[in-house]
Amino acid sequence: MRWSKLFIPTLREAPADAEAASHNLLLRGGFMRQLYAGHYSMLPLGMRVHEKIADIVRAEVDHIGAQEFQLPTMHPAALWQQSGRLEIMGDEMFRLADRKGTELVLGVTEEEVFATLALELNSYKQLPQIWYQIHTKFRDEPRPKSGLLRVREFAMKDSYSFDLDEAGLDASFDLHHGAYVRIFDRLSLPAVPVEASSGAMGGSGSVEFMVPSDAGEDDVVRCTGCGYAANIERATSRLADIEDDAGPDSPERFATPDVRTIVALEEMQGGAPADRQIKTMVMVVDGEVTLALVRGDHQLNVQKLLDATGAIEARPALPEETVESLGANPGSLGAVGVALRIVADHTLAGRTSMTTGANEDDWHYRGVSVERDIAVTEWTDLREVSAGEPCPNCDRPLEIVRCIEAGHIFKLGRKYAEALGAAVLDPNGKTQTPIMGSYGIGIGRAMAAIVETHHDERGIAWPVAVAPYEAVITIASMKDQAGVDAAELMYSQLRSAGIDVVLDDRDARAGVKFADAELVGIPYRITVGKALADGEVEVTVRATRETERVPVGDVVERVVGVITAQR
RNA sequence: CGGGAUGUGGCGCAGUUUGGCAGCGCGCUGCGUUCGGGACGCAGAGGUCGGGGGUUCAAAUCCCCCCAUCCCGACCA
Repeated sequence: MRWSKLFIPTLREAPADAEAASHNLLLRGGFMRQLYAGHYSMLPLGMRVHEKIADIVRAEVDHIGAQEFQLPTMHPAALWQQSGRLEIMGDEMFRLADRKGTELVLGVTEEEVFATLALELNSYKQLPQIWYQIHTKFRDEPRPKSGLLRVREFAMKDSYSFDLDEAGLDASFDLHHGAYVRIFDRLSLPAVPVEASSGAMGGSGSVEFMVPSDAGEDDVVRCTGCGYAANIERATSRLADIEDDAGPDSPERFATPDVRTIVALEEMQGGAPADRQIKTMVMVVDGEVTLALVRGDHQLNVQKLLDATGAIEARPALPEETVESLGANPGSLGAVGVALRIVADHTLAGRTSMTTGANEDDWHYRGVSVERDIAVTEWTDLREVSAGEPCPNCDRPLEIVRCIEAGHIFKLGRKYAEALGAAVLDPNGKTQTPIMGSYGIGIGRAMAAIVETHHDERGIAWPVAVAPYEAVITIASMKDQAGVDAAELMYSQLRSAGIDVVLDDRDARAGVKFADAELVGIPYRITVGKALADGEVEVTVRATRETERVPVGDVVERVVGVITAQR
């Protein structure tokens, strides 16, 4: 293509709203434009990158035997009713009605629709199946942000596996794990597979592929020594045991005037260090007032509470709900003698001589033996790991890294197949519900993640595999007829060799063309200009900005060589 | 949903405090000069000042209501 004919509306100044590097540069480089919050138009340049990413994803899932479909994005609400997810997804789903009044939803994912198609599977001999599509998904995000990183309408590759049993699911899952590693490698994304929560989707064996980046929204706990890595919603650490004295035979009530915080209780005469306190969080879990207990120096992770209880929603109780259920205000709360549902963190198990609120303002208990004095309903992992704590595997310090979630694979189980009535006969002639896995990669998010990890102050530096054009031939001056002729010849030779090449034939100053090529991020630039007097052109590598003079006669072969090696 | 900020030409902004011709830079069009790192001169085009209501002789500016966008938090397969 000739740059003079392309629609590449680059901006010299960044739109004021773009904070994340990928947001800023994709706008400035003329890859996309916002239509409104969370909805972006892909311009020709953006479309090319998007398609290249999708093609890589497609090739790798095809390689593991997946079959491509294209499903509707608009679904009857009744289908989501049937799986029970209409309520679970709640406000996250866009809903509409047709002229007849039939309720419709815009697809958030496609488990239901694929499971419906799976009704036509009837024998174990047809399994396993891996089905996928690359298509638009809709989510009514409360807060779209950071350009393509968090949007309300986006293309995603979602695949689903159907197997007869767990062993089959493990195999399908492992196939995807391998495919994802290859995909992110080809995309030049340094994605780390981490243990994750499977969230509202249900299921187990959840692995997220995380790309370290400040623009991300997830925290990953990673060991500096061994390979341990987990989402903070899931991560654990090994903590030193604490020696308790036995304490009194029963809790001792004592006055704590104006003490409302862990710190205040630590500092108070007769108080207790934070790790000898029980922090009592009053939460409303799916409508039920529930106490979540963690050690005084620990933080509650709400997702862990959700995972432990299997609940859909958990929120801190309102002040009036707290007073109503416990009779005191935050700062004096405790679980001693309380009959509510009580979920406690493992670190409290067996602890004695602890201090906690007495459910009366300005009073606390000391000498609390957790298992003797508190009717814990469930013991589980609730606390959030902090940086520097010892790795659960090797004891070396953990670090917390901000990441973009680029992919997520997990074992779904039989929930959807069962809800929709999918079944096959096994070798014994018995009816079995197939077991599903679910695997997603957001295409636009991957595109943004690549920019986040491949840019500098001048613009984007695309990896060859996803670059909108692999090479640009920059004609320094359109008045230089010899230069124009040489560039035209190279252009047609590179095109014949199958290179995605763009000829910058605009009647603009060289500086403008250089700046645009660097902003847009084309990996190789061939400059035809003053070196032509010596029978040479310059080849500049965008990522390193290294320039080399190459004889005109050699440049095509040279460039074809380096580019094909990197595809 | 809570907190903060912002809405003025395609983009970036000033003007709002103290009401009085709607401006600047970039970009865009034409002509000329220039031509390897976002040139220069001259001449132009382009704006319901987010929307509605109110106050006033007069509103981008003051008052009321609404909307939108961005940031932080909550939330988020």
